[in-house]
Amino acid sequence: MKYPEAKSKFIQAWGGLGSSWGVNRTMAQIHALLLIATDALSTEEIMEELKISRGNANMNIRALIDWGLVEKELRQGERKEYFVAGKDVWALAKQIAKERKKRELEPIQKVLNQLSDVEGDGKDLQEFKKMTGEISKFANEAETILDLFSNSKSNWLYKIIGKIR
Amino acid sequence: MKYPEAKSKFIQAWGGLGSSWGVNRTMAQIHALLLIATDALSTEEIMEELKISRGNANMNIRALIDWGLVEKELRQGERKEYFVAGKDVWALAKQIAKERKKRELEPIQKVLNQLSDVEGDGKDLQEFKKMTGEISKFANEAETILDLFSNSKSNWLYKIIGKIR
DNA sequence: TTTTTCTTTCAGAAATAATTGAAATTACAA
DNA sequence: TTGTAATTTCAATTATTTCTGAAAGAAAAA
Repeated sequence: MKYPEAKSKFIQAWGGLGSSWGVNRTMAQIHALLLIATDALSTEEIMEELKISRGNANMNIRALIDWGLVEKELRQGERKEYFVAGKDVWALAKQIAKERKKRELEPIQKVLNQLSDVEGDGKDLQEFKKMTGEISKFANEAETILDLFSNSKSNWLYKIIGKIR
Repeated sequence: MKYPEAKSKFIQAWGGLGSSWGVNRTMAQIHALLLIATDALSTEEIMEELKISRGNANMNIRALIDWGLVEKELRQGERKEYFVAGKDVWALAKQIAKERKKRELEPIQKVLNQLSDVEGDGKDLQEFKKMTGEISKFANEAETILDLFSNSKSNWLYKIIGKIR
């Protein structure tokens, strides 16, 4: 396989992964492009490579910055902004874990906490309390693990594998 | 808060979580409903509770069965099918991890493997190989962890927490 | 058989989400 | 300041996903 084909496949695959993760396709594709770029890219270059509009490029670059996956790079004497993605895969995974925790785990925990003071009794309510209680417990455990992961060094995985199995 | 309100909140929240996980809202809502149900529910009952059409209910119940999250329950002398969700939260998490691994991690690993035999040289290609190689390595590590998790007992989490920190 | 009851399918409709492109805004340089 | 090169915003459009409802299919009962 030649480079341009490989590049395109990688970008497409990363985009696909994005959509099954609730991240929009273009956002993931821009990220993919920046991951394999040797230098920072401008909005223009991103638009050109992915054949997308300025508005779309801008929105999704901002979203990537919001997620902490991409950074602006300003150049001496240049007005234009350039963008780079962090190249450390481990750090990337941690960052994603951190953001998803904030965006997904925390909201459900909040709801579960509200639900804990439901009043009354009856079979249905018993089951409801039991189930939401268990989910809540699980969510707290998951939170602990995610925090551990987010604050870990990149050899965490090896340590665990070694110790657990 | 009274039970009907709490129930509704729980179903809505679970539905919302679903969509940020790439699972459609209705599918997650049906799952939520079954999680807190004291008995198996029929398609009719699910339609009624969630105010959805027969087609929608049927499709999403099938999808839940496909994911291994819900099972059919047949009753002696009854033609109708009833549905139940597994109530073990830990088992649920493991099942989801297993399915997502199959649906998401494995496809990207496949692509990464194809990409590994890209030919040629040059700076761009060097960077490309380096990056895809690292992602590939990470994906393999993630796979190991997920397998460990999927085959684990429910006290896995505690063990890890105890050992690592 | 035929009828009845339930399940499945699927084309079209509706709802959501993403994208465009042009105008508005910003901010630097002259 | 003013002009210019860039970024940001957003209403309108386009694409995608989900949902509906009716029809077809299946399987037990009459």
